[in-house]
Order: sequence, then structure tokens, then C-alpha cells
Amino acid sequence: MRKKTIEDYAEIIYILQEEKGIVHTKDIASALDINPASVTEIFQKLNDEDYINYEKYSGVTLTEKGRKIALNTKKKHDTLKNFLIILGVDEKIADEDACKIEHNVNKKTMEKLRKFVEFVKLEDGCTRWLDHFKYYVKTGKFISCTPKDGKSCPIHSKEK
Amino acid sequence: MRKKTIEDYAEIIYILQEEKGIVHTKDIASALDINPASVTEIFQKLNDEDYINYEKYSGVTLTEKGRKIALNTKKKHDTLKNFLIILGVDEKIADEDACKIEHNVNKKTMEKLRKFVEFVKLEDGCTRWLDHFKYYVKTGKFISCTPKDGKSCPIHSKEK
DNA sequence: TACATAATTTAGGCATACCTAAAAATTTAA
DNA sequence: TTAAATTTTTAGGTATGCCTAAATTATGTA
Repeated sequence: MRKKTIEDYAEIIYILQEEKGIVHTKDIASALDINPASVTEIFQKLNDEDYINYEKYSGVTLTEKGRKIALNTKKKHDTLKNFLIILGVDEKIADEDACKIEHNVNKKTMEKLRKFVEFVKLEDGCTRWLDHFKYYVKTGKFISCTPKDGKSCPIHSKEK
Repeated sequence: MRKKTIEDYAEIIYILQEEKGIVHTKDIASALDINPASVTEIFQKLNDEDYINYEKYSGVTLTEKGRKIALNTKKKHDTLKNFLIILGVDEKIADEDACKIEHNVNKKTMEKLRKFVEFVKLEDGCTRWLDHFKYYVKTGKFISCTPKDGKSCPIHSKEK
């Protein structure tokens, strides 16, 4: 895997902290698949930079600064994942890709993606096009929602 | 900037090669904003790995292997950029983000994105929703395309 | 052609994000 | 409560992707 960033650490510490309070070296090592010795080094660094509270042999908790990073990262992750799922990406891949993308995207871009997800999920939303899109993905064929021959759209013809 | 990958080098070498034939150390150094001495090292490495043909003081060209990487990366870049532009991201940011994302995304995800772009750009496509989406981004308000009160959709009411 | 300038390469260095092996501290369980 | 097992830390090492400074080669111009 690519090298980990503060965002990775903050996010996973946050998740484990929610689950079980104090987070230990080993938890992070196995969650991120790196050596416990490396986790100790990272804890020292993140402690110096005030992202976590760390004392030897006692595990860590996030500071307010770290928590902010974690929440922000998690939010980006969720948005990206939901977005990809809307496009029809399998959940597992959506999750993996969200992890990879979440550290690299402009705030403004994230904002558009967030809006997109919101838009699609609106109660009374505009999602007919999504059915057409999925049909297109599946078959490679495009069926117009408003056919010129006056017939009704075959995908939505069962509606009244 | 994050560290560069073979994809970055292949892509930029390809672009410059198209523009001007042989590509020199200095070209890459200024395009990627790294030291010429570093470019020499990278050229040596990429030559060993058969991505480029390199001889001291003579610049480089892509091998077939390198060309494949370049084309594939460029394709991903274009898809991502177009996709982001569709969502309403400014071109400059779309371009930057495409650069960042293009190295990190699953093939299947790229495929969905590609389909999405294609779908939106279809001649007789399904793009009313996009107007609604843009209105939603701009105002935060959602206007149904098929209002329940029987009135016509205000965004598209000028059509007949 | 010869010399000044520019481009390129070499050599050596640095920071970082990981690693392994072994020491130290903590926890578990007999 | 103490010995074994586990966890954590320390110490030292490696690969890599960049850097600067200096040496070398190529290029342009008088």
C-alpha cells in the first residue's frame, strides 16, 4: 500500500476509539498492516505534532486537532464511497477507492461530489436518468427517456 | 507535490514527445518542477526498466511499453477531467484533481466514470437532470422535474 | 575554430517511512 | 505471586525520491 498520511492514522484511530475507547499500538498495526515498531514511531511523531495524546505503553486518544482531521477525512470517505456506489461500483471497490482518493481531492471538488450524492438521494429527486444510465452501462445501448416517435420510454413505461 | 510515478513520467514524456520529438532532461525537470539531476536518475531507472530509450546527453523517447502506460494514463486523465467538469468543477481544478486521482483508481471504477461521461455526452442524451443538479448546487433548492401539482417544471418550462 | 554559455551528469547527502531483532514493560494465568 | 506469553519500545538498518555542488559534455556565437 502507499505510504500512510496523518489522515489515514486519524481516521483509523477515530474509528477504533469509537469502538473501544483507548487505541493500542497493535490495533493500528493490524488495521493498517504495518509493523508495531513503526506504529510506535508514528505515535511519537503524531504526539509531537499534537494530533494524538500518547504515553508509552498506554495507547492513544485523538486530540481535538486529530479529531477534526478524522471527522473531515471520514466525511470525505463516505461521500466518495456513496458517490461511487451510485455510479454502480461494487461496495468493496468503492470503499477501497474512496480510501485512495480521499487524500487527494480539492475541497471544491469534494463539495460538488457531496452535492451530487445529496441530489441523487433527495426524496423527490431526479433519478430517472440513473435508470437510463444503468441500462446504458449494462447493455451499451442508450434509450431515450423522451423518444421522438412519441412512444413512451421503455424503461419507465410501467409507471403511469 | 506528491512523489512522481512512472505514470506521471510516461504521460508527460508522451505529451512533450508529440509536441517536439525528442524529450530532454530540462523539459521534464521544468514540466514536473524537479531538479534536472533528479531527472537524469529517473531516466536511468526508466531506461533500465524499459519504459524509455535513453542515452546520455541525447534525451529520451518512449518505448512501446512506456507508450502504453502513457496512453492509458492520458485516457484516465481525460475521463476524470471531463467527469469533474460535468459536475461543475472549474477546468483548472478538474485538471489538477484528475492528475492526483488518475494513479489511484480501480479499473472498474474508471470504467463506470468513462461510461458516465459518455452517457452525459450522448447526442440525444438524458441531461435534464443535470440542469436540475446545477440549480441545486447553485441555490441549494431542489425543483422537481415532474411537480406533483401538475405544473410544468420551471427549469424546463420554456421547452415545448 | 575556440570560447562562453547552457545542459547534463556524477557524486554525495538528506529525510522519511518503513523494516527486523532484541530489549523492556505489561498482562495473563497457573 | 510469579513465570510465561504478549505487547510495546528501542536501536539500528534499508530503499527511495528527492536535493546541491561540482564536473563533464554539448551548443551557439564571435
